[in-house]
Amino acid sequence: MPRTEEQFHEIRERSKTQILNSSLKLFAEKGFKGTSISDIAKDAKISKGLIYNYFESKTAIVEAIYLHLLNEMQRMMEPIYELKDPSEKLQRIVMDTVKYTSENKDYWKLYLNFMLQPSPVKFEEVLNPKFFQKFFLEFEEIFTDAGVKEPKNMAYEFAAILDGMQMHILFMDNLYPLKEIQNYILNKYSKKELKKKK
Amino acid sequence: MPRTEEQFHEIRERSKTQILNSSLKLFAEKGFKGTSISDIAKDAKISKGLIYNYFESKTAIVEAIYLHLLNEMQRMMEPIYELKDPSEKLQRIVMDTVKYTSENKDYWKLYLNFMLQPSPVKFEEVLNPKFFQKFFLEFEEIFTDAGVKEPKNMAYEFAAILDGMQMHILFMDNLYPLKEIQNYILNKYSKKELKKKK
Amino acid sequence: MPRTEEQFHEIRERSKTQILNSSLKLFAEKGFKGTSISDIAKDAKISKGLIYNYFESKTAIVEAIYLHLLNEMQRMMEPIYELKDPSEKLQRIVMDTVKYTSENKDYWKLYLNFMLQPSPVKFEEVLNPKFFQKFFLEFEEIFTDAGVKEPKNMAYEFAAILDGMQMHILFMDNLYPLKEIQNYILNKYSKKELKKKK
Amino acid sequence: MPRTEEQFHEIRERSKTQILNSSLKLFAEKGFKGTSISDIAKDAKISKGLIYNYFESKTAIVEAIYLHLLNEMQRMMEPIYELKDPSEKLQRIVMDTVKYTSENKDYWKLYLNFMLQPSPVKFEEVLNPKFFQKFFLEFEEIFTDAGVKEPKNMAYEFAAILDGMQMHILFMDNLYPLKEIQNYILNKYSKKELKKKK
DNA sequence: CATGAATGAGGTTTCATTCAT
DNA sequence: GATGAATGAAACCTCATTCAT
Repeated sequence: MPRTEEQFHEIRERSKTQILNSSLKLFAEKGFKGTSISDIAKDAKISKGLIYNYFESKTAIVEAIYLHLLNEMQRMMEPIYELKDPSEKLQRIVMDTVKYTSENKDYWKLYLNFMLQPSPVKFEEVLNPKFFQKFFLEFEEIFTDAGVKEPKNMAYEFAAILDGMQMHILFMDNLYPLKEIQNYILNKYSKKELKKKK
Repeated sequence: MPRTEEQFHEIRERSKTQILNSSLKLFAEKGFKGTSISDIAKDAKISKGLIYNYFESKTAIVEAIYLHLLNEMQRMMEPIYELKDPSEKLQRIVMDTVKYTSENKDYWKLYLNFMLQPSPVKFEEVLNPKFFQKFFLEFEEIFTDAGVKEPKNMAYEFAAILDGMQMHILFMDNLYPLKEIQNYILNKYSKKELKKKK
Repeated sequence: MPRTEEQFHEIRERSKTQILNSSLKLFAEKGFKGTSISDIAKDAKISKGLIYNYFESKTAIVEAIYLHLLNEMQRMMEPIYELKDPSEKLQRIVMDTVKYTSENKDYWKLYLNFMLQPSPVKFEEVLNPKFFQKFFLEFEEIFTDAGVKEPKNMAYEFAAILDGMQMHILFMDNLYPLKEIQNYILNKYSKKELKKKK
Repeated sequence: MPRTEEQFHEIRERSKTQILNSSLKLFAEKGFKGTSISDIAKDAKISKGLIYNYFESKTAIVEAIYLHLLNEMQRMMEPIYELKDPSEKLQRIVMDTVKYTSENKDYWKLYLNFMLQPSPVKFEEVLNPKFFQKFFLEFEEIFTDAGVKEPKNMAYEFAAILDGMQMHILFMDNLYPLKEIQNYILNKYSKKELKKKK
């Protein structure tokens, strides 16, 4: 008697997740090219062949991870758009970034990898200079809303701080004084401090 | 007519430099694993075999580049130590970083690569969390010298801004408003502004 | 309600036939090696696993088809032996060959495949030079019966025409002027024409 | 001191030929899919890797062989166009076909393979029904020139005899009474015999 | 010093076959 | 009887490295 549709679905999901988890970890650690299908299979405790039951190719795996990552970024940003107060928005972005980065280091390492090398082609549509600019423009709007004197410059500074912190969190691991720095930055973008920049 | 010692030496240096230049460019573009010896030979317009006359292995090439990079960083930092005024020091670091990054994008992309992946092993002695911490401590000293209230936090913020800017310069290429942002940051660490933080 | 023996038998036969049909089609189209068990399962709208319920291996499938093919050839030839008149025999062979070929192109393509490559070993006992020779000898006998001057040569010519036509029917598909050529050839082996060769 | 351009060229040609020879033999014997790169390397007494120094892929090898084959066919047909007398033309075609087939069995086996399966795609432009029709039309013209009664039918018969003989030569190897049959067929298309068909 | 042909280990991918359900 | 997930051997292909010249 064959398994039910449902049982098969569950098995498939479990294996797929297992493959994605191992891949994410290894890609983040050793890069896309530095990770072999064998490595993934070993880590996921399955056979090499099975991977191709779930993904068309090694590239397809990294694409799946990448899409997931973009979705997550989207989901992270959404609640922020609903906030009204500029200061709150900025602080929330800082908090989310710190939280997200420290909780998903592998994802972000992979993200950096994606930006550094156009290996699995396809991504350029998103990970390109224009994509960044859009972010900067959104930040600039927030600072404009806040009525500060140099919204554009502050936006770029803000973005630099965010990305710089991310890097430090990724590379320094537990040595990074996360809470302390976060609080310092949060204060920097508090209503009180923003007012001084008007 | 046999060539003189000197001529040999010159040829050697020229070829070696050519190999290093091509390697740097390609590693930065496609990563270490993504670049083949063939690629390098083609770009350097020499034969594959010749590369092994100058370098023991592909790894040896990347190590040479890496050491060169570290030296450059050292050389960049040296004149800074001779400066006395904290503000001048910080401003000089900012200027040098911007200058250096925008003029040597390939180096810095490769540097990021090194940090992201421990491919050609050996580097861990330098590119590790402790290495970063040392930088942060040096920055902290400068801010302490400047007599600001929260030297540690400001040091981390400073480092974040530097690294964040670097990333943006690397990834946004000509779209990045280099001068504008640099000036803004320079002003942020001017004597006048620093005084406000005391 | 348990199925009756008969029902089981029927199911078995139906599935088996389905597998054989799909296999024949695909083997003819893409060759034995070029057809995967997956392909067959998909075409037969059953699961890969089920195929192994009916056949021990991929090779066993092709063997089954092959045996079926030989039987058909046999069955096709039998009524011919009962004919007495040489001309009638030859004409009947021509007609049957044309009919059979155009109605079972897949079988004949596969047959050619078998001859071209000894992939699934076993067949050599039949599809070998000697096997052909036997055919030629039988043809020669017919021509001898007909009393023609060069029975052996005519037998070889006859065989060549048959096999050549087969190839053309297979490869030219509907572009081949089947009826026209058949009539021409039939006339060539009519009593009247054969008499001229005496 | 490196080898001269010329030396390299010679080495390359030798290896390439070696690979093509082995490939042709094996493809003819076991089919394209049935022959592995390992098989070819072993037969050519070189390493697997080297094959890719000369051909981009397994498919590229078969394409090279195929193009060579088409060229040869072309070259074989050319001198025939210069003959004026229809009988001479037909006889020459018969002789060339027999000669060419028996001397290059592997090529023709492969050719049949190509027609049977569209494996390495690309070829359809040539090996298709229309391609055959063109041949038939050319034959028809010759028979029309000869002034026979049914030029089209005779053209198709002629083509069938040619292809049928080819098959028999290929499959019966030395058992085939080559000379005998050839002479019989040659006589069939002699001026004297053709005259009878007017 | 310089060349590129040649090797072979290892990477990606395919697929016949097995097996738990 | 039936399913498709899972395996692993073997296929195609890449590439760092060696070597004869």
